Amino acid sequence: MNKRPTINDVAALAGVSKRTVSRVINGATNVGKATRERIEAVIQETGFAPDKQARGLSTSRSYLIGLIYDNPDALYIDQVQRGVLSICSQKGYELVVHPCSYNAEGFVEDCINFVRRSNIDGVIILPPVSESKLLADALQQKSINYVRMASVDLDDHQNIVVSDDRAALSDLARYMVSLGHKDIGIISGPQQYYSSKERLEGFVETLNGLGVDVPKNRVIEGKNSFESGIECARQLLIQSPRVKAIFANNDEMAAGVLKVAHEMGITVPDELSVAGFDDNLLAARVIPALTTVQRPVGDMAAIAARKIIAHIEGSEVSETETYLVKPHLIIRDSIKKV
Amino acid sequence: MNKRPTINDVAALAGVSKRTVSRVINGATNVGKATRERIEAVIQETGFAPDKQARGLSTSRSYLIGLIYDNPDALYIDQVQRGVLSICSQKGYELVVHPCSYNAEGFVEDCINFVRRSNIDGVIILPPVSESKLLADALQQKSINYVRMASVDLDDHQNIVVSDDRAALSDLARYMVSLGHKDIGIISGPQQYYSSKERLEGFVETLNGLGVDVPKNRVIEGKNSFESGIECARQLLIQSPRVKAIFANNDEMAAGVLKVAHEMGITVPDELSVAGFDDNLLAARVIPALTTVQRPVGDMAAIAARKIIAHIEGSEVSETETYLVKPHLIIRDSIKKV
DNA sequence: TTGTAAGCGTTATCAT
DNA sequence: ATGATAACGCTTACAA
Repeated sequence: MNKRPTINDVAALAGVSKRTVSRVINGATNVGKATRERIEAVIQETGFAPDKQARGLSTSRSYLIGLIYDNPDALYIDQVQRGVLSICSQKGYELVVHPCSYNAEGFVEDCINFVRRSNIDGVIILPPVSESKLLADALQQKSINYVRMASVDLDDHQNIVVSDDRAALSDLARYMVSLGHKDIGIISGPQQYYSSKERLEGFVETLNGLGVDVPKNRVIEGKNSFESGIECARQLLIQSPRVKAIFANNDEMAAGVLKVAHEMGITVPDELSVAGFDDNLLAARVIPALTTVQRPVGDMAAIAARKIIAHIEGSEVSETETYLVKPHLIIRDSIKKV
Repeated sequence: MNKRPTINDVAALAGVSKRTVSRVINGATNVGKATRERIEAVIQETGFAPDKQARGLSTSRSYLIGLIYDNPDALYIDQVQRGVLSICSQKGYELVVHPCSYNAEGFVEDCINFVRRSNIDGVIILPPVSESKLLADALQQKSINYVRMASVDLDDHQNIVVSDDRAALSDLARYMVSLGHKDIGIISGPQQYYSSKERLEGFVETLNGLGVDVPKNRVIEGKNSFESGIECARQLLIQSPRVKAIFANNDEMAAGVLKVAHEMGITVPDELSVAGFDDNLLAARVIPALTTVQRPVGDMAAIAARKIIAHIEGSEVSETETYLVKPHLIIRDSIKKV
């Protein structure tokens, strides 16, 4: 099998200098028509394609986009990857994944190294890592392109795509109240995350606005895992009088609530309504199917990809390109009128 | 001071030639102890790391490993990615993901292009794409390194890691029979996939060997989706006399069975036992928790990574390095003695 | 419009 | 044990 042709081969075959070939493959205008056609013919014949590494060494670009995350939610990750790829592969970029440990010792350095080592052209950062000011600052300081996906507006709109979890939870609150719910418990997410706070506040504030009070003992901080959901649900369902509805910060924990309710012989949704967040794989499959909130993850990822590519290529992102998307309610069977 | 140090900087700082630095970073033995230590110190201080593109240009390597798949199971993908990364990042490789459409027109070309475009050093292929002889042949013909993950031994052991689904299902069959089950229905996977066939055959043959017959009408071919599971479960549970147990080719479909059973007022596991395959996110969270089969996906992925790196670096894979792993039964609450 | 030549950051071939 | 120096395949000042 012959070697792959290089720019030199093409130049020789076409009887021109490689500089001219370079002009052609980069679409420069100042090349004679005849010359250009001859070169293009040779390129066709030989099947020449510029070597990305050599090119990158010269231009210090790699055509690689990095994805940084520390998130156990495989379904979320997968959706993001596909969303990003839908854009970047069509623009000639590849996606390099980089799970990391948010809380580990040298996590910022690790991410920086990742970018440096492979000359990654830009990175997309997922929550909760995306909430790290430390990382964002480091990136900025080294002038590395980045776009964050988050639930709070904590960066220049050029560098972020945010989902308005607060608004979505406001919707959920209104929905539940409209069905007559007044006695509502909450299993929140870890409060060190902005996203968890946003959801909690969005929910509670709207509830309050509608005249529904949420006593302190009815809000329990969970850890977003199934097991944590079970634990918190127990704490909540032991209390008497018993709550008539529970909102859990994600579907995993909501599934935990279903589990506990089942154990305790509490029928959902007849005796207890349950709401989740994510529209996870679980949501539709669990019994009863969960009413939950769906973020347009794939769309957000695609927007993030467009932004990062714009940064890389120095093209203007249309200033109005959406940076804010709103999740919406998915109504299934786990909430009932009371 | 924003610039990344190069081998030249290190050489200058250490007062040696770059050739010597190169020797150190590549672990050559013929470097004086004092020199080596001095250089290592400088590398530490400066945080130098060799540029992959430059290195690649020199060695015609990219230090990129590709992951090719067409599999909707996000959890599986995520486990694989992490398993592969656990090995390859520690060896200095990055992971580039490439979901594709197995059944689309130019799928083989698409994969080849993916490899060529970025000089990917080698690819790991996941089921069901890994079953494609077409792709494997093309890769071989272009002498592109690859390793397949599969459920059947359909390639040179150097190029494959297989999970012995057949054996695992044999175990499941024995387990069910030991609990007195004789009246068993099956929702199989698409029979064009080897993996589905293996599972079905492994299950049925062992059942037969134990004197349990599985009439033809009690085997229904599903599509591995939740919805398909629902559909097939209906077909199966309508039949009278009714089966006392169902094995579904994956947890998604098993969850569908639970759904239908619930609708029809059939209690699981009291009136109907259910088994799945995958040990999906769902398995433990569904009610009742599913008895299922767990493949050591992460381990398989790590083995695949080791193999592909060995191919790339031309180092011998210890011929005996495992190529066969055995999934094992996870016993939960969905199968009951009868 | 076209070409010359100097990089980009490595590794590899020889010497010394 | 160490170091010049030439690749690797491309882009890009700077000429012509």
